[in-house]
Amino acid sequence: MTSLPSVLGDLDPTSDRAVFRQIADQLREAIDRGRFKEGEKLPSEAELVEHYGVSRMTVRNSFSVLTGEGLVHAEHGKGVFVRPRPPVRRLASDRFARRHREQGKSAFIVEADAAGSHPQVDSLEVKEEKASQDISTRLGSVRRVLARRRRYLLDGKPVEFATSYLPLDIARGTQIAEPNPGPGGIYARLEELGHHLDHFEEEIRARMPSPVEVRTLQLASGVPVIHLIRTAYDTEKRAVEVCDTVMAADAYVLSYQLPAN
Amino acid sequence: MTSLPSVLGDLDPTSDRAVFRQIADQLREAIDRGRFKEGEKLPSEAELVEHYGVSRMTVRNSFSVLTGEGLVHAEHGKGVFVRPRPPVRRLASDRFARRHREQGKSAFIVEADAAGSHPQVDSLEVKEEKASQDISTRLGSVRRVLARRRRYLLDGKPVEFATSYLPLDIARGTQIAEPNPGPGGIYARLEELGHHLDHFEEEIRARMPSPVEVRTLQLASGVPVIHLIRTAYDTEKRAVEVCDTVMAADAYVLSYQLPAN
DNA sequence: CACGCATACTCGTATAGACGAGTGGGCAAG
DNA sequence: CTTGCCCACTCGTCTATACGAGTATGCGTG
Repeated sequence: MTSLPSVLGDLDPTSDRAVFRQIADQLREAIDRGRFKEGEKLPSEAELVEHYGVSRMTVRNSFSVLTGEGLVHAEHGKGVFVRPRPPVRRLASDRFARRHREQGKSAFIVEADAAGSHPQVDSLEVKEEKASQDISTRLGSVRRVLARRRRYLLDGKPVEFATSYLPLDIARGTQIAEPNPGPGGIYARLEELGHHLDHFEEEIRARMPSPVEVRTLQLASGVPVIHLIRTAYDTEKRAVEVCDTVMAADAYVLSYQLPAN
Repeated sequence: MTSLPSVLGDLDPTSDRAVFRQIADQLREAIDRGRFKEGEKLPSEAELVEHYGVSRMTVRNSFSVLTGEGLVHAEHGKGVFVRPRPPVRRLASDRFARRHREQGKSAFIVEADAAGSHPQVDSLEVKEEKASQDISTRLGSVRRVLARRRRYLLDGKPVEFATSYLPLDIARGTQIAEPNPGPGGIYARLEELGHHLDHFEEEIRARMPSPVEVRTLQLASGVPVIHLIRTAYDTEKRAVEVCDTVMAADAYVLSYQLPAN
């Protein structure tokens, strides 16, 4: 019944490459060649134990290599599967341009609808709090800030967690301090309040998620996060908002246009 | 002699959280609190086995969790250490602006010198080859391209691996096809050849590295890569170069300026 | 003093076994 | 036929043991 040999080959006992690495290599190659497709189940631990004649821990060790690479994921009671790639969301550099801010819906909703996905925003929290050292520096030495936290989901799967920070003297008592900031989002409100936006600055990092981020974004292991910190400046060169965003890296492509001069 | 208890605490046998996770949690917290500092050695496996009264595999399992998070790394024969963060290289969005292209040295060299690091560029390969599907699409359906591959190192540590692709009708027979493209790099050459640059488009992804990338960039496990694909357009709207760059994510912060309108 | 080796300590790899817990299919009872 | 349970199969966790290989230290020999 086992057609594994046709896909997987044998171990090389003369190789100094560790057995679990050889197994991982063979599985990886089989996946790369499409012998196992996205979402498909790999041979079970028991089958591989039998096929290679090694102990179960050695097979599990191979799986843990592939899991760390983000290639596969295990499901308790079911098996180990080739990790499917989620639909990717493209973030264009003009996504905050004034011309996109006309209609009522947020960019996230509009975009998702267009892509045929079901968008959702939750875990709203809006409150005043002490600014962290970093946020304080970016906003120009403010002590306390208004923090707006929200999580974005596509088809029920969380993809992004964002917090906006605004100086109290700008945001307090305005619609920005309300759970729903109204059409066009807080940038529209800022402009109505006389803070004409001049430009944004975005800082991008990538790293492995903290345990909290793994939980919040329901990340499979082997999936990094993109950490984006955007600062909005008004025409007076004042930083009027800092937005701290953590995204599931496998769900995003960021895109920027740069002038050549 | 062990002062571990003062740092690490005990296990909670009533908890349904797996033992190796509890141990990982305690170590992570100790690191976060600075009880173990950057580059410092954690207790050895044997010490933790003794302290917690568990088997060695359980301790190793904890370490593998932290390793996957990029928090620690093991050195054979020495111990497990808190992973030091390398000096970060900031890439500003105007790094390819014409005004930075005047002097002879490349941006990478200038920048590194300024930061007091020792820069180095190696594994140069310049050759004509068949364009991949993706590159062909980006360059506007070309069949073959000139590929320029190089690796960038800071203080001996590789941080970035980049390949530039150019259409043959532009690059063949010019200095661009030489190992050393001359002062100002290939963008200066392109402009001299009459391809006046208009703008760049950059696409950014983050993911776990492939085994090849792990080797090329000497990546510790738990370090993702930033994958940046830049396309250069001339004033005729023609794509004249595609640069595919893979960076060690822990060594980079990308920074972009976006207009608000 | 300098060199080399023995040794103890480190992590790396691998085996064998045990029990637990989630999943799904088949079978038996109603 | 439907319901519910049992069982087989899956991965998760943990123990105990063994040997290998890289590193550092110190001691003894030359």
